[in-house]
Amino acid sequence: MSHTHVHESHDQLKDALDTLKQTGVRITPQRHAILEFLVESMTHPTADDIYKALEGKFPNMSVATVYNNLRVFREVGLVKELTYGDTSSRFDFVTTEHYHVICETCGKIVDFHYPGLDEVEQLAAHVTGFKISHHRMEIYGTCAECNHKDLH
Amino acid sequence: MSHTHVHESHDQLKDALDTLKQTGVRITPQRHAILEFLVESMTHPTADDIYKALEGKFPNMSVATVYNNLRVFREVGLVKELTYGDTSSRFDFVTTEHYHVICETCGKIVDFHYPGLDEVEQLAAHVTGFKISHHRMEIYGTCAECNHKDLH
DNA sequence: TTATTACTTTGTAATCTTTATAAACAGTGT
DNA sequence: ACACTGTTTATAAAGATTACAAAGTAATAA
Repeated sequence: MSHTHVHESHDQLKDALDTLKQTGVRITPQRHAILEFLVESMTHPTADDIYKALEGKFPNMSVATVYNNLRVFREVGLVKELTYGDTSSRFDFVTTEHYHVICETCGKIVDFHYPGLDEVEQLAAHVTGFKISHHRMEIYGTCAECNHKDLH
Repeated sequence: MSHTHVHESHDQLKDALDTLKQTGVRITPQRHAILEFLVESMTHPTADDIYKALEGKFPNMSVATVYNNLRVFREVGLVKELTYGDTSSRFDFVTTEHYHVICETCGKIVDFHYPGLDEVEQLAAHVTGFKISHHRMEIYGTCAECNHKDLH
């Protein structure tokens, strides 16, 4: 494992903080902690997940702070909001482009890299007359673990 | 325009009612009206849209009835629930497979036919070990009208 | 036909997520 | 120290959806 790989999440956090500085967004302890949690989290947490995860470190933090700062992060492009069928939004620290594969049984979300579907966007533009900016795609199924359990 | 095309939505409704009969779901006046509205609606209405659209015909219908029956329709596969970023779900009568192109300015949703992305599903299955069942994709941009307005 | 049963609708309350608001707080520059 | 601006907190409010109990309606069996 390379040196850069070991320090990957550290660097990602550092880059994110730099972005905030350059954008003129203050780096408060709460913002630092939320960002850190997002970078290190391999899951795709909801606002409430983040709130609960940080209540040890910030017993007085308000849920509104979590929502406010997730909005700030989204606006400067550090974070993507994922809206699936379930009740609450999930938040994904933006690294490289990727899609998500979602287990319909246990809800697990796995990152999935695939070349951008430029052709789809081009055809959509041609057929609909839209100026296309981006697309989203999720792939649904059942993960290996849940498949095993089904067979028991 | 062909004879079949003229009667398309009529046939779709008939087929949907047949599906309900075969599944043993009672066809109540409310269910009939909700289905009819979904089939004929070119938009992708929210539960509240449906509720409002039918309150002339059913002044006493409860909003719970709309939700209940949309769930029933979803369970028998007649309707798809679309969860975008906005607050409420939209409901789409299931016909042929298609994707949606969404205007980020005015919210308009346009159907978009494209061959299924089987290759993506196959690669996802291979890489993640999931058993894939389906995928969803939305394409975002601005529609021709909104582009014009921007230039005024 | 009547009685029984199961399903459906209605009306309302409750829940849950997210946003709005106002007051307290903190950092920065003069 | 003072004023200014942005941030957090606490709480209320909004909006979508679900839960629940009572009343209504259709299907079935006796």
